[in-house]
Amino acid sequence: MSSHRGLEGLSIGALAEVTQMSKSGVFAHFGSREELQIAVIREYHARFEEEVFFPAVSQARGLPRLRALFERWVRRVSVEVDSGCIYISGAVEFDDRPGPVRDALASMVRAWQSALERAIDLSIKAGHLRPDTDTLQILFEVHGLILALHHDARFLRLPGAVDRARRGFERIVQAQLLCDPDRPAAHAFPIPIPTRP
Amino acid sequence: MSSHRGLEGLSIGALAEVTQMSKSGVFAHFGSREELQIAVIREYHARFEEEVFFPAVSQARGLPRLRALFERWVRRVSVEVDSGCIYISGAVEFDDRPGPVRDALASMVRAWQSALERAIDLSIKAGHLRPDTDTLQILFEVHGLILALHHDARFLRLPGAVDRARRGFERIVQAQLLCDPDRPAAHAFPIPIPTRP
DNA sequence: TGCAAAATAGCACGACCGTTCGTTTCATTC
DNA sequence: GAATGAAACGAACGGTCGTGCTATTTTGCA
Repeated sequence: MSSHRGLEGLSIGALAEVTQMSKSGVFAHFGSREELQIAVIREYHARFEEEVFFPAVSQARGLPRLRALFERWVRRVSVEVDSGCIYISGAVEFDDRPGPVRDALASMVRAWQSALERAIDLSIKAGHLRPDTDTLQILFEVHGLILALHHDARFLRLPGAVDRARRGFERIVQAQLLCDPDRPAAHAFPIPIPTRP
Repeated sequence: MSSHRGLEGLSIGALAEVTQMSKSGVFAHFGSREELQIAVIREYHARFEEEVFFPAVSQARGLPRLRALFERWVRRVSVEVDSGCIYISGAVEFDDRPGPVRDALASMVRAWQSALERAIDLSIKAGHLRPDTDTLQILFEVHGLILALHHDARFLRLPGAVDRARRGFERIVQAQLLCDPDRPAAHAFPIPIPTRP
């Protein structure tokens, strides 16, 4: 709602106008502009967890969960074509501006990346992906797909960017595929962690 | 130089201070802030062409040229770890702000993407990449690698992001490889365009 | 050398910003 | 019913911003 022009574009005056409050009233709620920005980041993080992370972890460990995480992530970013993702816009705005806002943003981005890292690792441990898979490399490339989606859909307004992101993801997964849990086959390696607990 | 805080952070007053001029002096040079921003974008575009595009087109058509384009692009973005790429920061800043600045930015980004598109197409025509290669899909994924590099190196300050981008590129190319001009082999398909004219 | 034109300086204006401070409102509690 | 404390308000401050004006300086050319 208030990330329409990035975190820096968020002004106390504008927020007061939207909420039908006085500027000082809004200010008293947060104590400073920085605190307001951090509060917005926290709120965004909570919603992101609720819409992307939590629903996806109900999926079976391994590839199904990883696919669910990516699919919900894609949907969130493509829905945000008209609202903005502050993980992405914030990263660009604060990449050369140290301080508490940047720290808060970075720690939440890192938390999300760790969650993805775990999901990829579990896909390897579950025998869905090849054991020699470079987890962080996959994470890097998948993240790139999301960033390209954000760029093409939001800035260039290109249609079909969502499908391009999905196809990119499948190509990455396909290259590391050992066995596809969606199309069950004989396992070439033992599976130390049961896929359906 | 002046993209230290994005295009929006570029102020006439600050620019006047840097150039040891009066505010109205620099203002008269451009006529408006928007014109200043557009001028900066044009200057950046010219440098980008000079550092990335022109040196790369001296390479042989096909994969060598494509590799050179990507490698120089990577170097530019990783060098910009301390200066900022306004193609990327501008895209985020202006993705929901229509106007002449956004138009100028978008047209130059599109020009660069078209150049890459041609390079990929030539790699297909030269018989280096498989004929059924989806050019725009490759473009999308390669662009994602650059964006992820920019994010990880600049915002998260992760070491090794450059290598991750390079490895991602090689993985994309490898998957579409028909013959590698760097390691000459028998051609499975005729090559309509000579690689060394 | 002189003169027109371009470049730059100086200054003021209005808008918006975050922030501070004193006051008012109002529900809760004794 | 009075006291208390939090919440919201309204006005003001100092600051920066872009943008007009009008002088003044510098420059290039006849």
